[in-house]
Amino acid sequence: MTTPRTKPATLKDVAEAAGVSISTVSRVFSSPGRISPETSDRVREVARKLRFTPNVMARSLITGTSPNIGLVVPDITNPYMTTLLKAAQRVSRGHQTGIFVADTDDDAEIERRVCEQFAQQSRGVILCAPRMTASHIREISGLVPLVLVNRVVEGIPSVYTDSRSALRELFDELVEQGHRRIGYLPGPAGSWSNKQRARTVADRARSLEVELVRLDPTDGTHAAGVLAAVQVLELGITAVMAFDDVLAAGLVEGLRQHGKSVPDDVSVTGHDDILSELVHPGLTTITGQSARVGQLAIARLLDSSGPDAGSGPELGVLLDESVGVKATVVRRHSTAAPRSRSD
Amino acid sequence: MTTPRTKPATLKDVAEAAGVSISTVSRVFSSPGRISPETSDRVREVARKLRFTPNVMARSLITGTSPNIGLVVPDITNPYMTTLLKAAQRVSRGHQTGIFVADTDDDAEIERRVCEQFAQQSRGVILCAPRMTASHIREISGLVPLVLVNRVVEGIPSVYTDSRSALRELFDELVEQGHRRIGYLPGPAGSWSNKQRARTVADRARSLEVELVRLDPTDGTHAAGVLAAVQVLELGITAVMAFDDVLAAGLVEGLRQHGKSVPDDVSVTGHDDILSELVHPGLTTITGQSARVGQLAIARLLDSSGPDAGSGPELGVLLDESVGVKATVVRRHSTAAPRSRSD
DNA sequence: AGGCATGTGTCAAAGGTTTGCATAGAACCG
DNA sequence: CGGTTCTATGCAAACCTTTGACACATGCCT
Repeated sequence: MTTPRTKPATLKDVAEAAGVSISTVSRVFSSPGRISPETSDRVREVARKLRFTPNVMARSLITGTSPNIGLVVPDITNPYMTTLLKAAQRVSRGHQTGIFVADTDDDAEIERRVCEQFAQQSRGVILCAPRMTASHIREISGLVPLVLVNRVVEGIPSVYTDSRSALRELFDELVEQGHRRIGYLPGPAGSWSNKQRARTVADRARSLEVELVRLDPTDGTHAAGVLAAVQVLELGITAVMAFDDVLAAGLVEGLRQHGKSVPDDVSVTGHDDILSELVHPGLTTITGQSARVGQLAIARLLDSSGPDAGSGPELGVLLDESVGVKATVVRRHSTAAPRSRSD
Repeated sequence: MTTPRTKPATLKDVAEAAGVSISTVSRVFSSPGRISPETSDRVREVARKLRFTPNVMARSLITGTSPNIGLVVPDITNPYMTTLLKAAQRVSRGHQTGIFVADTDDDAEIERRVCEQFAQQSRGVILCAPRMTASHIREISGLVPLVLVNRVVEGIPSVYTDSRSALRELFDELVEQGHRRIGYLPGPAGSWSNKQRARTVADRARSLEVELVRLDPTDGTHAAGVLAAVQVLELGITAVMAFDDVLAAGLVEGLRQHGKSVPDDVSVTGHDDILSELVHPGLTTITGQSARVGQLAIARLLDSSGPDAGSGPELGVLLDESVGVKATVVRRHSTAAPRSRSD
């Protein structure tokens, strides 16, 4: 009925077949150089023939460390996360490192549970938990090495996309185009990123003495973006910077439903550069750098707990520092000068 | 510098603190009922206080089975896969089951390597490998219980979305609207799903005596969809059914670049219902049922290797059978009657 | 009172690996 | 040639848990 499964070969099997002791075989794989080349070759040959691969569980049990790492995200459905995952995947491949993925449905309790579960079976976890309290995060960091994504908390290493300068640049461009009443469409309330972006834009508006209106908070969904259209129109805003592309796309759709067009009637910008090809007109946005973030995050984890940990910072950063990846603006077709009043 | 990590408590610690033997503590957790309620309570209390959780590695080592399962997909970036993953996640949560995810970049060699890696550390893997040869798949199934997704190979359990009747229905609707020259825009060449869909549509066209033109093969990307537009226009096709939504969205964009509009100039349909909210006009498509597929796949894995395996089929299906979940068509705004010739 | 079923707990082996220590032989030096 | 050092390998403990076999106590039946 079900396919028969044969037991995999163990060190012992290989040792017997090769006429050496178990420890010798073990050393052939784990501390090469201690074994003479001839023995080593013979053992490898036998091992290959027997299709031997070291038992990960047993190894982890004794070394007290697992080859795997965990990735905890609020919503795996978000393209930002999948490209991050994909990038992480690529670097992990060379390291025999498996990646646990947990989607927490944006629930802080689940976040905690999952982290604890992963702590045991991973040598580290990449945690993207925009809502969890900092003290919870610290607590978890006592269980397992952590790298935070898109959030910084004192004393814990993190990687985030730093879009502050890009946001300012984009804001300035809108102003240059003639917009004097610009909206910020917020993302999820508890989100660290949202706070950052909102503050950056607000600061810029203040120093340029341009009016910034902060639209009602949203949950970051496409639907929320659609809904936001009415507020934008009511308030007579001519350009809005959305928390991210999903929201921006929703807003574009919402405006269309009210017979308004982008960018002729109102300009819209996004963030993360994730829906670039899909929405029309092409969204002017800011690169999310999620691939780079994923790559850095896993690299830090891998070599902070790797075989040569302690030999100094390899990424050119202190190990508990937070590193920001600079984002840039990508210009497409969703912004333009505001319609003149007389139109 | 880095956060200090304290060793987690073991059975032994709990046993000593509670004044019982190790085995007693073990049984409190693994075979309840063998231990008297009083002892059990006391032990649990102590365990809680010590923050004890059984060491997964040690447990797996001795039981010869892991709590985790693996998910292997060609491209985690595809929304079909992420919703599948999300659904699987939800059911796994109740089972303390971690999910390994591997993105294989559509590379058969990586698929194989990753499966072998997961085999050791998982109690089963959900394999979505549209390109791998059937014999490779069989081989892997000798290493670890498998559930195939969107592909069926004799003797191996699988779950797939069955859109044959929906495809026929959709095709019929196009014909009713007056289309007489309909195109099929193929997905990745090696893909099992692509073959199924192409054949279903071709069969229907034959029996309805309507002309079906099979467009050039694509790699399934958005860009390929954009490119396909020229062929569609050259051949004077009035409606095209695309392999999936990504391709369909690309095609819509491509047509727009040639000044043609959907559905006025040509009708376009997709598959998977994944980009519904994002493209304009809303895509008429077929539900992918990825969530349901994910849910079923993991459920089969979980209870085929679960504690009560062998107590009979729990899902109402034989354990090595393949189960299809019926897809339905969702009508939006990307199809219409063809322009009459005289326009 | 002796025998027995039942309920509760302990002992020790097993699972596959890593690794500190011991050993044995070889090579080297004086 | 005796002694020292070095290299290659083996032995056995340890990691933490599960589990079959067994021991002990209790209470019941005859």
